[in-house]
Amino acid sequence: MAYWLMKSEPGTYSIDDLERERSTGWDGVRNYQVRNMMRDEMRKGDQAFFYHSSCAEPGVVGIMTVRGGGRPDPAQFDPESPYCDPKSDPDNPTWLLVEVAFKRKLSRTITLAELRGQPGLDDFQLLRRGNRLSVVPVTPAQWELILSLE
DNA sequence: GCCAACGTTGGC
DNA sequence: GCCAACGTTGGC
Repeated sequence: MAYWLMKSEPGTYSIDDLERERSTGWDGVRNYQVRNMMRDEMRKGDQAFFYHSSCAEPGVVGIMTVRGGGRPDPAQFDPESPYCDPKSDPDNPTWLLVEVAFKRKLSRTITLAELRGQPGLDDFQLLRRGNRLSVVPVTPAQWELILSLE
């Protein structure tokens, strides 16, 4: 079982939205590296941190479970969607999503500021300069360390 | 709102 | 294949 961190802007989709819906298709990923990770590495039963980005207090806010591997993201074929991609071939869709389920909210936000400078997180991909991937892998040691801060 | 970092596009 | 221009992400 692998661990992940998945970013979402709370103004677009927050941990409260996921708690209400219990599960969702993690749509809108339009980055090839992330797509390949979803296709090749994310598996049912994996655990993921829910991370709020581009907001007043960026940080880890909850935990979810990966429900299923990549399937085509319907938004790429929806002309009304901001995620529509006219270049994607319906017979061979470019973009995938994974299904995720709500597990729990953290009792508090573990902020980005807190994660920075934390001994043991030197190699955490989220903290690397210029990192913009919306899904990043988390090692078991990093997972435990971050949870211990709660 | 600013800006650094990075990805994508498209001319050549 | 190179690279400049442009778009997006996301912290601050």
